[in-house]
This record gives sequence, C-alpha cells and structure tokens, in this order.
Amino acid sequence: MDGASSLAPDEEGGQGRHSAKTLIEFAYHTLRRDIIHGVLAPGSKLRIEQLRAQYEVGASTLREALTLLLSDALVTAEGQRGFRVAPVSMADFQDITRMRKLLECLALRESIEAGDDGWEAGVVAAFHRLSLAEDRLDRKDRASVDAWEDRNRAFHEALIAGCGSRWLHHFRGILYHQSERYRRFSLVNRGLGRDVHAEHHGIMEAALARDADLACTLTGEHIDRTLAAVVGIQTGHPADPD
Amino acid sequence: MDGASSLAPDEEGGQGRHSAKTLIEFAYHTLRRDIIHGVLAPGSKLRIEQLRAQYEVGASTLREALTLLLSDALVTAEGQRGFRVAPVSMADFQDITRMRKLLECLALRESIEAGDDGWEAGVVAAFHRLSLAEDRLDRKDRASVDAWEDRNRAFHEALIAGCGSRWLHHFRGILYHQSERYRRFSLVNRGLGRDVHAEHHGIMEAALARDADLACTLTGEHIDRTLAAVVGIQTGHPADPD
DNA sequence: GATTTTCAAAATATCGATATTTCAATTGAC
DNA sequence: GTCAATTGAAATATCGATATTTTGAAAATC
Repeated sequence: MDGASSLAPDEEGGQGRHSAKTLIEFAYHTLRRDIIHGVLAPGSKLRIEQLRAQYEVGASTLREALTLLLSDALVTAEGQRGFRVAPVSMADFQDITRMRKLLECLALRESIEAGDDGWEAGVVAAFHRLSLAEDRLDRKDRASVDAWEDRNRAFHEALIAGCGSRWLHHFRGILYHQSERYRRFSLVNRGLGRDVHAEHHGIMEAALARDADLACTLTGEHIDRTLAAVVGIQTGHPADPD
Repeated sequence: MDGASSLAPDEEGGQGRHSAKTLIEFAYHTLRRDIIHGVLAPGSKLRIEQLRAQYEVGASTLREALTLLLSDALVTAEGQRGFRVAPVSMADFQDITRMRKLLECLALRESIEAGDDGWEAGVVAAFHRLSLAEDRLDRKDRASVDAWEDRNRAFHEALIAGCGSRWLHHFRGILYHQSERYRRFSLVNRGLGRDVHAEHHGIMEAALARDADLACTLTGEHIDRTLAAVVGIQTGHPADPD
C-alpha cells in the first residue's frame, strides 16, 4: 500500500503552493495536514528523499518543515536516524485531554472575566459560522469535514480570545492540534454520535452570561466526550512500524 | 562593537563540536546557550551568513538549528525576513512566571503523591549536589555559575520526577528555559541577594514529608522571588534593534 | 548452528552555490 | 520640502550534489 495516487497528499484547502509565503511554510502546512488526517500514519518513517520528491521541494526545505513540526510534537526526530510521525497511544491521549481541560478552562475563565463587546460579538459570529458548517456536514465529503473542523477551532478560539496570556494560548494551541489528530480517528470510524451543536450552544450561553463555573464545567465535559469517543476504538492498534 | 573575539560564542561546557551527535545539535546547543546567556541580545537579528561563518557550519544546518530554537520560543521567525532572538518584556516574564507556578506546582503535587523510594533518593542526591555547587559559587567565575545553574535545574527536575505527565514536563521545561534567560539578567547585574539554599531546603523537606500544600506554597514563593529580582532592573531597557 | 565481521546499498546530514526577496539610499516628480 | 519610483546591495530561501552514517544481508569464524 503506497504509490503516489492512493496516498497522494491533500490538494485542496489549507495553504496552496503559491499562497504560502515560503515553500517551507507550504511543506509545513501540507505535512501537518497529512499527519493530522492520518495520511501519514502514526509511527511511520518520514524519508526525506521520498517526501522531497512527492512535495517537489529541496531536501533542506523539507527538513526545515519537519523540524518545524517538531514544535507541534507531531513528528519526532532522532540523532542520525531521521524523522518519524509521532506515535499515538491511549496514555498519551489521556494526558493530552487532562492538560487540555486544565488550560482550556483556565483560558475560558479569564476570557469571560476580561471579554468586552468585541469578544461577545466574535463568539456569536463564530458560533453562527460553525452552525452553518454543521448543516452542511457530510461525513463522506471531506471538504465539508475540513470546513467544520476549521470553524470548530475558530469557535473555541473565539471563546478564549479574551484571555491575555500568550503562553496559555500557545500551549493550548499545541494540545488542540494534538487532539485533532486523535479525534479524526474517531470521526472517520464512527460519526460524531452526539449532539455537539447543543454542547457548543450551552458553552456559548454560559460564557455570554458570564457564568465561568458553568462554562468551564460544560467545556470539561465537552473535551471528555472527545476522549470517550476515541477510547472505544483505539485499543490494541499497533501502528505499522514503517 | 562586534568582531569574533568580543562576542565569541561560549566554548567550554555544553555540547562540544564533536561530542554532539550531529552538527545541527551542536549549533542548536551553542546558539541556545548564547541566547540564554545574553551573548545574543533579545530582539537582535540573527543573520544566517554571519552565524554560519562564526559557528563554521553550512547555511541549512544553521537554519535547522534556528528552527529548532523556535520550539523553545527563544527565537522568532517571520516569513521572508529571517530569524531574531525572541524579545523580552516584563509582561512576558510575568506571564511566564504565572504559568510556571501553575505547572510546576501541579507537577510537584503529583510527584509527591506518586513518588517512590527512588524518587526520594533522587531528590536528596540532587539537593546535595546543588549544595556543593553553591559553596563553590563565585559570580565572577562563569564556569561555577553554569555549574550551579545546571544543578539547580537538576534539583527542580528531581522534585517533579515522580509526575507521570509527559506534557506537563514538556511545557514546564520550556518555561523553565525561558525563565533562565530572564534570571541571568538579574544574576549578572546583582547577585542572588537572598537565601536560595534555605528556600530549596524548605521545599525538599516539605516534599519528603509529603506535605504537598506546603511544598507548593514554598515553590510558588520561590518562583515569585525570581520575578521580583528581575523587576527592579528590567525597566525601560530597549533591546538594540540590530 | 549461532555469532561476529565485512561490505554494499540506502538514508541522513551537510555543504556551497543560485534564485528570490527585502531593504535602504538615491533620484525624480509634484 | 515631501512623497513616490528606481535601483543596487544585502539577506533570505531554495536547491542539488556530496560526505557520512546506518542498516541489513552475505561471508567468515568459532
């Protein structure tokens, strides 16, 4: 199972080859999406020469993109032995989920406390955009799934936009992307299977009502449900070593 | 004010050119130390060609090392405009300190709860090693300062070694290195000016007595004092733009 | 037969050269 | 005199080629 056609990197969406400022960014975004989408399997080796040819960039450009992905912990690198897609495990996902709940709730709390009119407007707008994408969501149509994922992220970011801590945003962002990869597995295998729209609505209402405790409780449950959705599947699923 | 001699990168300590597995790692460690030590000033431009010649490595090797420093947020990069040493600001340091207290205390709590005999032994050993370095500490002797910094880090890591969360360790580590850079400014300009040894001793005692609340309180104060030490200096200190 | 050694193929890391972009000073226009 | 356009120098990004290291299979040794 390989070949350029069956595993062709995603073409649409994201940064097109010419819309990106640099080729490094282009390679970075493309690789990242391919990893999050599972096109590049967890634990698999990332051979420079092969990828270089596939994405049509130079060797150092590709290496730099891979190094960039190291920050997101989506790839690992070892001494003289090249790069690999970061492995996945239940323990890892549980750890991510726990940390994410902590950081997301803290950020939300501060955002609710500090948010002004602009913040409220941003939340409402993001929720509306997300709702529209939900109506159009069709699991078989990848473009619609991507659009939903994008607006889902935007909604959650809008909620915490009022939080002023750079570092909190930074760490939360990393964990969000990590979660996204795990979530994709459950999205592909089952569906959502729960009323995510209602969950989002509840969080938004609580946030706008400036009820931080409720908003955090709901957010915590929201995140936990993602974990629960993945738990059912991810049992004894050894990533192919190559 | 430049030239290879006055601003020569640190030679001793750290990864020697041949002890590192790859040249990238060598460049990474050297650059990182130069940034943390303030040899490369906050906000200053990092010109590939100049550094390439200085460290005697190829252009892409150097770029990859710089990209690696992006993960630590010790360097910033912008589109087609190259790399810079990450700027410093009081707001940033306050943010770092707040997050660091949160993460460090959480990790310590879990470590105290889960730590076994091996953990206790590690803490005691690290404290002893640190004490020895304290006796030899001479602010004018850089090697002794480096040795102290190293063992200080080792001590704090030993305290939280019992905590099982990879991500907590990961984020805490980033913030620790960030703090180290700020702390160096105060170390150079004043001295410690407080009884750090006693503070460490108190934290260790509380940890070994499994008194998580006390240990966290003391750790929080410990971290806050570092902030207080820097506050006095870092006022209106515009980093030279080049 | 199992373990070590040798060797070739594959992959990584590294380099210096080139193309592209940014920056800053100078010129020209209003 | 101020603002915009031009243009050359400096710096970045990008590439393909080469050196070094790893890997795995075949040969040799015990």
